[in-house]
Amino acid sequence: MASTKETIVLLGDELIRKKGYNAFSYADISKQLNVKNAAIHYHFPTKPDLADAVVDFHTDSFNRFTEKASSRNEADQIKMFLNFYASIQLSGKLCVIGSFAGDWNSMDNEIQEKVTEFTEHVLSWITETLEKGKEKELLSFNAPARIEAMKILTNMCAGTQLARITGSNDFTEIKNSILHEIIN
Amino acid sequence: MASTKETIVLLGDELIRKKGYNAFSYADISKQLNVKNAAIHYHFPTKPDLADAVVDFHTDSFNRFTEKASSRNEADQIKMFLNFYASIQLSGKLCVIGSFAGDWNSMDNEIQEKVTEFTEHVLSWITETLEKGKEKELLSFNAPARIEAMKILTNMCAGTQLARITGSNDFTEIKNSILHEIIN
DNA sequence: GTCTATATGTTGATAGAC
DNA sequence: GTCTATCAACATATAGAC
Repeated sequence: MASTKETIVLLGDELIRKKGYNAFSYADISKQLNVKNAAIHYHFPTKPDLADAVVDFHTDSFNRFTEKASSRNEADQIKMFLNFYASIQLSGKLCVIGSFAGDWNSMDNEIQEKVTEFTEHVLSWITETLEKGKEKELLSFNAPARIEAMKILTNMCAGTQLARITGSNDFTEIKNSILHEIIN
Repeated sequence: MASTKETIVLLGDELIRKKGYNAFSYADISKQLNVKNAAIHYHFPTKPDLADAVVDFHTDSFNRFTEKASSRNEADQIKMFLNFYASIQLSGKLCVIGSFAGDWNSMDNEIQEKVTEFTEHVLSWITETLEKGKEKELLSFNAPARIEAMKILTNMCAGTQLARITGSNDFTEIKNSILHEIIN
């Protein structure tokens, strides 16, 4: 059973990634909880406080994901990562990274640093997974692993954005093409 | 000499791609022109009207770009396209497509359709340029041209976003890696 | 500890002055 | 034709009630 505070983080996350940080207000959350908007300020005094908690939530989620994926081989792990983005796309959200990047100049330094740390964390995981997969000859790619990781991440990140514009099918094609090119 | 109306479009475009559609206000523009915010409403009655004009501006710009690039071979044209994104990145902006995608659910149907049209237009140009370049054996890639085009576009689009978070150098590495992989 | 009533500023937009 | 004075709605946030 999620606490009110946890529910607010989940709703805030959904709003940030569906509407954008600047487009949502505390009223959007308070209406869903049948309280006044000021009640949200009790749990998260300022909007940046909530954004902060949302980034923490994603850090925890990603750690749970990598933990869960760690029992599989590297090709499967990359596949799981891309499928995770497919579920983001289907739910009409963007990934945190792309969402915060768009509103980057509205974010204070503390959140920027937290998002940077999260992004480097994700990039490191992809990079290491690609490297191990290449060693085991499960994966193939020409660029240095970190650059390949950035290309995959930007494909996924902007893939969910492009899908809003040109349709869900385009995301699927990008995803399948990546898998086809790197999995032996 | 740009008219006031043209200047407003340029300032609006810069604000949309630097701060985001929902983060900027008419006051941001009016301050720079030393008028009251309501003066902007004379030229563009509503914010969507301005967004509309910004998309038109980009359609015209892109058409000028392809016209100018058409005298070069296909490898050079792709290089010019990626360099165009490099200049966006250096100026601290995002591309229109990624910027509007983030605020997609705040846009009305008319603008969404215009952005969709613009995006398909850009994708078509990349696709055709890739196809011609492959025929002439100037370019190499395995995926169908439109999918390769989407991968390049998403690399560039989210590359400018990633660069805000992890630094300008990462964009350059993505760009160089793409060119290295597709240019013979 | 959790919420509501309330304040203060900013937003997009209208009506009307020059 | 171009702009300013002004407004109603909404934003974030504080002080204080229960």
